[in-house]
Amino acid sequence: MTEQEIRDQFRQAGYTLTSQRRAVLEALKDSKGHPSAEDVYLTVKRKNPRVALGTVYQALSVLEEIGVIGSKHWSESPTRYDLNIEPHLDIRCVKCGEVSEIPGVGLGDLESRLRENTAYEVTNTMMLVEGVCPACRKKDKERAKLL
Amino acid sequence: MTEQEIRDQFRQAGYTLTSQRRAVLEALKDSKGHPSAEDVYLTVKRKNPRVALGTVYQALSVLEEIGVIGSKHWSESPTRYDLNIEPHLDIRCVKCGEVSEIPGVGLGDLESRLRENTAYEVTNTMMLVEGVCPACRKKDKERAKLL
DNA sequence: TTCAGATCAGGAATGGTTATTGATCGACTT
DNA sequence: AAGTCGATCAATAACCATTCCTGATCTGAA
Repeated sequence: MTEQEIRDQFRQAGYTLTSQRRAVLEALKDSKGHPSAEDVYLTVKRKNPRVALGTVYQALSVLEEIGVIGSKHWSESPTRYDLNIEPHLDIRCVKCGEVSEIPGVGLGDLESRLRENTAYEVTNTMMLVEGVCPACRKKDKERAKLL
Repeated sequence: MTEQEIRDQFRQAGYTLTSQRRAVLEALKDSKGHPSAEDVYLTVKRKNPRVALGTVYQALSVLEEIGVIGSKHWSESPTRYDLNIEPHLDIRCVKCGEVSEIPGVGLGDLESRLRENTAYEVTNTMMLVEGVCPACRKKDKERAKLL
């Protein structure tokens, strides 16, 4: 999404693109992962130590509301934010909490099929996957050897 | 799942099927929906007022651990529990919070495809869908008329 | 029955998130 | 440039689902 598109999104929704909101967006771009609000807060704070955690939460919720960012919430861990707003698969390691995308696998026609099979007006779909990341699998194997 | 199967699940995992855990299971059966821990607590309490909310949480987590029940966690609402442990689609109304299943739509080969495309060892997959339920859509329409 | 370990009730504590409040900012007018 | 009004902000308190902790109680094996 270009700078101009983002600016338009803000204007359309009646919000302004303030320096704090821009800083939160920049932090998301820099981390390139799936940071939590806390992670974003720490990144933003490096450049502007006066920012409060609450401000980051507020900025994130505005950014999500106007459709510039997306979020996913696995239980037992804070909500993760993401610049990728397309439906896609994210997997979270149940050992270390790391979140990463699973490339090359789409939801196919799943969304259209479910729209056909429910009387609800579907507004959002999320696929949450949990597993053990390669690094943690390796650790587990090494620990198993010692026993 | 039969009484005997459930009993076996407990024994295999080294847990005992106590009266409280049985009561929690019964409450889940009775509600037939997707109750929260609080809902289960209130149901259980009707028959046994001495049960504490913490006990219900503990029982639910044991039941989930041994694979007798499943759970799903939408952000902005408490975790919902479910006797249906097969992978399936649940939709939550963003207005009233009601959760219901979407029958007739399966995940297809999605799970096998994602296993092929990640180095993680996949342990759990969840599909979370949000929307507006028919009742709330109707309410919205009626309110729109008045304006 | 007795004992050891599992489980329980009750309540305090935790942690992510939201609400509140007074201060500050920023665009627009004069 | 100064004034004005609403939006936004920082800081902190509050919230709420969930977990943790403690001493009491129950359960099942011997």
